Amino acid sequence: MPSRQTVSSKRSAVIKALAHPSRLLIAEALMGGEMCVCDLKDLVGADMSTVSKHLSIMRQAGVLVSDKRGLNNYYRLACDCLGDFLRCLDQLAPRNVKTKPCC
Amino acid sequence: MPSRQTVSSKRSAVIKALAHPSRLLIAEALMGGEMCVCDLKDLVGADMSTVSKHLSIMRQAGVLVSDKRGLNNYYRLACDCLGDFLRCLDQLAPRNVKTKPCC
DNA sequence: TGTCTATTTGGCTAAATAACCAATTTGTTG
DNA sequence: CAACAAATTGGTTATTTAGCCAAATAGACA
Repeated sequence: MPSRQTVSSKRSAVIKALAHPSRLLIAEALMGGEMCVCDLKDLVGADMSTVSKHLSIMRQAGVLVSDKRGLNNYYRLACDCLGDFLRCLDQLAPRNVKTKPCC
Repeated sequence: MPSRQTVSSKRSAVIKALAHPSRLLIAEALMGGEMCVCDLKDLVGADMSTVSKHLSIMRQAGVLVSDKRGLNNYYRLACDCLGDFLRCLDQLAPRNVKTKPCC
């Protein structure tokens, strides 16, 4: 069984993979179904190589899976629990005052 | 109402606040109840100033709330949906092979 | 008030991350 | 096989982030 340390760093990698705005945008887009890299490039608006590296990070963390069909590489979410996750996030409003929890 | 852009960057900030191993460790520890900075310093094993900066990031992102009682500053989770969140993460096993979703 | 304790803030350096361009890989199709 | 398309990888530079030390705050209490 995995040690606490292993589990913790695994979790960190997954969160890190979602922490970049472009990567989060990609994850949100993929909630609607799989997309190929060139479509994601248009969505993000960055160089394809940049997008490819983002996708690589997300795939290595286990957030995405991909398969190649024809000329294109299609990516999709590895798990559909992401939706709940994002809804959870939205309950946390950013605040710099002390005290007063959100929920 | 907030724009898509605003919501997206807000989410990013929250995720970023949890993406660092020490900060995730802190969040996990606080699931068991509030703790003061000095206890968290022992937990993380870093300089108190470092821990304080981590806490500041998490508080600004809305993940934590704090209040001072006596000499100590106590921190706790702003929301208890974090538990579900972490359980969700654990479903995502890191893999570098292509295809084969986890769930 | 002066001192002690807990915490935060400022400043600096080292390390990690992101972005682009160029070059390479992999598979397609004429 | 040659030319092409989609995507990845390598290399470089700029930006961001993390960590420590030292200094500053804020409150408790003798």
